[in-house]
Formats: sequence, C-alpha cells, structure tokens
Amino acid sequence: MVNGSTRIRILDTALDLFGTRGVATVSLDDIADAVGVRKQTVLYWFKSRSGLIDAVLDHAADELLVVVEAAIRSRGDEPLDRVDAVVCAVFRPVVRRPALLGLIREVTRLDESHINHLRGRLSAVVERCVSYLTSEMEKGRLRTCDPMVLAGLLYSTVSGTGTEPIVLETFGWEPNAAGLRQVRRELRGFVRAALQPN
Amino acid sequence: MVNGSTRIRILDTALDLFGTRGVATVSLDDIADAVGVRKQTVLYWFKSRSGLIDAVLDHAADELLVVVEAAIRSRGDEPLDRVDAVVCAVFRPVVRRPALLGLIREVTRLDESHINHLRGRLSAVVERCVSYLTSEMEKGRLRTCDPMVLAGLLYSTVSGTGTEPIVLETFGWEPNAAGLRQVRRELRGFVRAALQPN
DNA sequence: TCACGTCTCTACCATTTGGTAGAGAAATCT
DNA sequence: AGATTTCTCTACCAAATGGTAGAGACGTGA
Repeated sequence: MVNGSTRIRILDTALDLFGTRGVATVSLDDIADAVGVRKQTVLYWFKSRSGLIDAVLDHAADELLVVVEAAIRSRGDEPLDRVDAVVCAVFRPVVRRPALLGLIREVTRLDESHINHLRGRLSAVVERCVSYLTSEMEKGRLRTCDPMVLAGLLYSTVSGTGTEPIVLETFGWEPNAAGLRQVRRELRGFVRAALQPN
Repeated sequence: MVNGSTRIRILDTALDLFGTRGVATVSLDDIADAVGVRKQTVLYWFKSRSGLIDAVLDHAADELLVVVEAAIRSRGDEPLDRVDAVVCAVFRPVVRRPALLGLIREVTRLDESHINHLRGRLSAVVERCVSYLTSEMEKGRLRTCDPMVLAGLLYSTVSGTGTEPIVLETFGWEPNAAGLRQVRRELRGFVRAALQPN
C-alpha cells in the first residue's frame, strides 16, 4: 500500500510556504520542519528540490483548473456574467488558500524549465479563455480590443489584487473579512466596467 | 572628496538584479561580480545586505516619484486624461528600466522592516492619488466606487502588466517593441473604460 | 519465519552565504 | 615629507543549503 499522506502533506505545506514567502526563500528544512519531518524524508518523496517545485506547481495548477473550469461552465449566456463568475472563482482562493495565486505569480522568478512545466499545464485554459473572449467580441457583446492582451490584463488585475495585500494596505485598506468582501465587490465592478461594450 | 561612482554603480546594478530576479535569489557576490568588484567592497559601501536593500528601495522610490509627480502635473483638467498620463508614466520604466516595477513588486516578499521603509517613501504619492480620485468621483467625473481600492486595482493592473511578461507570453504575446506598444495601448483603453463615469 | 518493499531516521559532505579582520594602495591634508 | 582618510583587496569564518549513504523500524506476502 502506498502511504500518500506524508507525500500529500509535504506537497500542501510546500505550496503554502512557496506561495506566501516565495519559492526562493523557502528551504527544504523549512518545509520539513513545518510538516514535522526531516529534510531527508522530503528528499525521499521528491528526488530533488527542483522535482518538488514541479510537483507543487502541478498541485497548484490542478486546484486552479478545477475552480476555473467549473466557473466557466456555471453561469448563463451573457459574457459579462461569465467573466464575473471566473473572477469570483479565482478570487475565492484568495480567502481560502492565499498561497495558490501567490505561487502562480512566482512564475516570473522561476527558471525556464519550471516556467515551461507550468505553462504546459495551464495552456489549455488560457487558450479557451482567449478564444472565448474573441468570439464574444465579434458578436459585439464585449468591448472590442485585443483579446490576448485583455486576458493578460484581467489576470494581472485579479491576481495582483489577491496577492498583494501589503500594497492594498499601503493604500489604506484593512485586511479582514469585510475588507476582502469590499475588494471583491470593487474588483467585479472594475472588470465589468472595463469590458462593457461601447 | 567622496567617490560616489562605485557606490552608485552598486546601487544601480543591485536594483536591476533585485528587480529582475527577485531580492531573495541575488547574493552579494552576484552583485559584486556584476559590478566588477569584490563582495567586501559592497560591504564597505553598505554596512549589510539589509542596508543595501533599503538603499536600493530608496533609489527605486526616488526614480518612481519623479516620474509620477511629473505625470500628475502634466496634463489638463480631465481626470481620465490625467490618470492616463500617470499610467503611461508608470509604464515607461517597463521599457526603459524593467527592474524598477519588478522591485516595487518585491515588497510582498520582503520582511516588515523593509516594507515599512518603502511604505514611508511612497505614502505621500499614494495619499495624493487616493484623494484626487475621491474628489473627482464626488464631481461625478469618474465612475463612483471606493477610491482606495480602486487605486490598488489600478496599481495591480499596471504593475502586473509591466512585470509579468512571462504571463503575457503564455497568453500568446510576443515580447518586442511592437508588442509593448500594443500592451500599452490596450492597458490605456482598459483603464479608461474601467473609470468612465456611468 | 523470512525476504522484501515502504518509510523515516542519523550522519555526513561540498558549496554558498553574509559577515569580520585587517593589510595595502592611493589620494588628500598639514 | 609625514600623517590621515578613502577605497579595495586577500584571507578567513560560522551558519545554512541541497544532496548522498546507509541503517533501522515496520508491515506484508510467500
């Protein structure tokens, strides 16, 4: 019988640490300590630090894909509603699992092999989003612009909002449940306004 | 006479490395090598790594403040134009000095003392922006919403777009001069649409 | 019972890191 | 000229890091 529990606990803990503190600042010892195990146990389950990183990225991509796919299918025909659903879906981990988006954002700091690894996992959703935006623009139901860059802008806005509480605090925001609801409300309004057909 | 040249070269190089590769992944040796000097020379000019980080943050804040202040004053009365000018101003370093925004974004990965240091340097502009947005909303010349959170959203959108070329590439974007102009055009349109009074 | 695979451990290693101590060259001041 | 300050260097060091080697505990199937 394969004992998955230790492996999964390592994966979960690593995701949290990588996502909140940044991949580069987290050592194998940090992860092992947090799990309550020795570093060599981590290296038993994952053959190197680099292998662990890839596994954690997979883990994160899985979580994110499930969430997004569900949201894309959820609501009716109107594109503004559908984008809104995706925004809400992506924002949910901000509350429930702050490390998730933080980890995705780490992509800029990883080296090429890890970047390509993650890209491979996410490219399907990305393409779906872009082609969806394209078709809705052609129907005149979204503000006309470059759908590819628009997708990037949407990503930046949502992920930035979710991963940079410190910046929001600088703007005077208070990090609590009410504050988060407020941010989500404004985020939805912002995106809706930005996409409104003209 | 104080020889500023070595000090300044260290500061500039450190800003570039910290901003592009992330503060945590850059060692004093990396910086020294890039400057063409020994690590101990770096430690002569800055009493510790932490001190260097603060100095680099100051350096970055200075550059950014000049740019933003000029833009705020530049254009006429219409708030959409003025915000547009600031967006363009902040986007300029993306081309000219990509590390600058990247470094500011590193704030989430720094420890509290550095965060507060940077906050102190930027709080004045931040407050000005928020109170400007507030007053224009009251006059009905911007879409009404929470100005504080809006400022954060604008920051996220612009900085994310500028600092995550890798993500944009995943969306199919090509990183060259034409691509950057395209991104800037879309960014301006996006922000304008999002702020349009309703 | 015995062999085998699973799982975590102790012990160790080479490399890299931030940082200290202090020497020596060169410019500047008296 | 002699003294002092400015600047960069060589030579170290202790701690932390990713990784290897291999032992021991444990359960399972033959």
